[in-house]
Amino acid sequence: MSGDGGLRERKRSETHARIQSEAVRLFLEQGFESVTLDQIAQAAGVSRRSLFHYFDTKEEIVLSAKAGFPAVVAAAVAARPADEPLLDMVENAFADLAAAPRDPRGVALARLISSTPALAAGDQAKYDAVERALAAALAAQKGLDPDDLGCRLAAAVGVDVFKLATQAWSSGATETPEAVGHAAFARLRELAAGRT
Amino acid sequence: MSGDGGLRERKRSETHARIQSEAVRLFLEQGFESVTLDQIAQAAGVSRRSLFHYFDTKEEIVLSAKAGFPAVVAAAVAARPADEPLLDMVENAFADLAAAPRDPRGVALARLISSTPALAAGDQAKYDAVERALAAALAAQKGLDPDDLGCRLAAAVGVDVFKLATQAWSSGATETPEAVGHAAFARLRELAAGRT
DNA sequence: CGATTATATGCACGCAGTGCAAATATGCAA
DNA sequence: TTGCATATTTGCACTGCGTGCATATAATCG
Repeated sequence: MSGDGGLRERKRSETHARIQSEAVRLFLEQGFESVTLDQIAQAAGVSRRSLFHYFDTKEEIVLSAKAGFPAVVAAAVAARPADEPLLDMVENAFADLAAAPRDPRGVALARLISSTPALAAGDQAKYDAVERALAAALAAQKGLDPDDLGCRLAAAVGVDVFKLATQAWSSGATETPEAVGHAAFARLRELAAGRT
Repeated sequence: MSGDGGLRERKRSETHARIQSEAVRLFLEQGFESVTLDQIAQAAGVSRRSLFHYFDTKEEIVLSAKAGFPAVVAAAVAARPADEPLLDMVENAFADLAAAPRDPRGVALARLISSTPALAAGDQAKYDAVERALAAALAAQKGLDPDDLGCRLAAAVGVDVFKLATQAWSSGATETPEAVGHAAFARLRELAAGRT
C-alpha cells in the first residue's frame, strides 16, 4: 500500500529532482517568465501534465527547494539551552545554522528569485511560515503560548536579520553571513538601548 | 497635451474607482478566485480588455489600494524631529499614522487578503517597498546612507510591529492599534536588554 | 470644424492550471 | 509466473489570466 522503500518511491524522487534541476537550469539561462512548462517537461522527459503531480505551480518548482527550512530553523532553536534569553536564542540558532554547508548554486538562485516578481512574492510568503515556526519553537522552549508577543517579536526580528544577511551574501559581500548576522543583532541592541 | 484637470482625467479616476469597488464587493461575496475578470468588467460597465488599462493584474485591483502607503510612511518619518533616536522615530511615526481615519471595510479586506494565497503573497511583497521607503526616510533624517544597517533594521522592525498590530486589529482585538504598537516596542526593548 | 491625442473595444493568441478518463507501470500474493 | 490491486503517467478538453495589435470612439486644442 505505502511506506515504500522500493522502486516506486525512488523513481518518484528522481523524477522530482530531475524536473527541479532542469527547470532551474532553464530559468537561469532564459529567465523565469520565458521558460514554458512544455520546455521543462520536455527537458525532464515527462509530460506537461505530470509536472503538476510533482509541483502545484511553476513558482513552486523553484521555491519548494526551501520547503524544509521552517523545520530546520525550529530544530536549531530546540537545540539551544532553554535558559538562554529569547533574542540570544534566535541569534545563536541562526549562527549554528550558518555553519551548514553552503550551496554554490544558491547565489544565482537567490538573484533569480529576487529579480523575478512572481518568485520574490512567493519567497516572502514562505518567510511567513519560517517566522511562525520560529515563534512556535521559541514558545515551546519557554513554555509559553505560541502567540506570545515576545516570541513573535523575536521570531520576526530573527527573520529580518536572516533576510538581511542573505541579501548581503547574495550581493557578493565579503563578510560571512554569521558576521553580518551578529553585527545586525549587536546594532539592534544598540538601537533598543536608545541613544542613536 | 497633458496636465489635465478636465473631463478626461475625472472619468478615468471614476472608472478606476468603480472597477476597484465593484471588484472588491464581488471578491468579498464570492471569494477572490471564483470571481472572473469578465464578471468584474460587466459589473463596472467596461470591457474586459479595459481592465488592463487600469490594473496590471487581478491581484493589483485589490492591492493597489495600498500603493500610496510607502510615501505616507516616509512622510510621517519626515515629520518627526531629526534628533529623535531611530527606534523612537519609527515608533512615533507609526503612532502618528495610526491617528488617521479608520476604513470600516478594512477589516474584511484584510481578512480577504490574508486568506487568499495569491493576495497574501503580493501583500508581503508590498511591505518590502514600505520597508525600503521607511529605511530611506530614516536615513534622510539622519544624513546617513540609505543602506545603513541601523536604518534598515529600524525599518524592518517597524514593519514587523505594524504587521503585528494590523493582524491583531483585523482579528477583532479590543486594544487600539496604537496600544498594540507601543506594547510591542516596549517588549522589544525588554528583549534587547537581555534578561528574558 | 478639423486635427491630434488619449482612451476603449474586439479579436486572436500563448500559457498556466484543472478535471477526467484511459493507459501504463509497480507491488503483492497465490 | 500469473493475476489483481494500486499508484503513476499521459492525453485531451476546457477555463481563465494576460498581451499584442488593429480599429473605433471620445476628449482636447487651434
